[in-house]
Amino acid sequence: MDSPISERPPRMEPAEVTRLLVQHGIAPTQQRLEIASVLLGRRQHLSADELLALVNGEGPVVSKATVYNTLNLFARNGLVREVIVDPSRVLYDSNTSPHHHFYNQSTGELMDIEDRHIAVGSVPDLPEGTVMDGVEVIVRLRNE
Amino acid sequence: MDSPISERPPRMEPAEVTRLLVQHGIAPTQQRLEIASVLLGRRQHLSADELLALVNGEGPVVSKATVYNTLNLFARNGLVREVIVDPSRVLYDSNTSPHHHFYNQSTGELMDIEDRHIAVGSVPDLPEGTVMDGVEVIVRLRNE
DNA sequence: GTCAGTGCAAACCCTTTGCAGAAAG
DNA sequence: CTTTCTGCAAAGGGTTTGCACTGAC
Repeated sequence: MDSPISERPPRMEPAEVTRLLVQHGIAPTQQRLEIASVLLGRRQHLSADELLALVNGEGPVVSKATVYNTLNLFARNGLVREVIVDPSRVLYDSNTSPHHHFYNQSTGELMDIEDRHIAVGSVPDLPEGTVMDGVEVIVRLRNE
Repeated sequence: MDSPISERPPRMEPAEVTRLLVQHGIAPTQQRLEIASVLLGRRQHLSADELLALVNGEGPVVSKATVYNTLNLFARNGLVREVIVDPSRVLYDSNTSPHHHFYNQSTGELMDIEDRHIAVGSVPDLPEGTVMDGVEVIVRLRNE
């Protein structure tokens, strides 16, 4: 790991966060604005616990349960993307546009791969009665 | 789910299991043979708990801790493949040849996609000091 | 006798849940 | 007021760990 999560994190400005929440059908409460403004403050991948620490960096603002509940809500409504590469924790990706990931298994580091850099050709016919929810490519790495 | 995991599962024959274990640098103990013969008995995706139930279907043969330890060992040595698509449980894939997956989020069902059915174009340059460990494509589905 | 492998139960850790209190309109 | 949201602590559940026992050379 290398992100200085103890510093004051960059935040998205309140007006824009509010607009995004409403746009995704989420009532903009105090805690949700805090959580979203930190997570969406830049391109990043954070676990619930890391986000909790960032939001509460300067004193308690949000409880752990609220962070978990809120992240589930955000993911369900498409405001953030869940990335499941490590069974020990779910990461939340502030970038919802189509893209893929490098996952360094030695360090736990997750890096974006832009969609245009990795072509996924034809996907076979889907099983009857199902609809596609997304295609993820994970390139697993380890340190040499 | 739809697999009748309560029935007697198909097994790989002992001689072949032993050969595979040794070939992957794993000492062929009684419990490892049991676990491997069931998991490798056919193309399937099983969680540790499901496998435990299958192996012990006709009386206790292997303990839970041994199943977990053994599956980790098998995965580490490339005898089986870990599939991480659901944060609530790791699945073990008896098919180690290159292929991808449909994951039905409504049912938890995991289906193989043969490698030749899904083309992944060029992967960008890897970060310095890392080597590739595999490329997985996960097509997430849900029921209509 | 030595050392790897196994079993058991407890510990772990992330995540979810139940419920009472707080907040918003 | 009414309803939704939040906080706290406890519960949950898959996985790992500590340690003593077993078993194979």
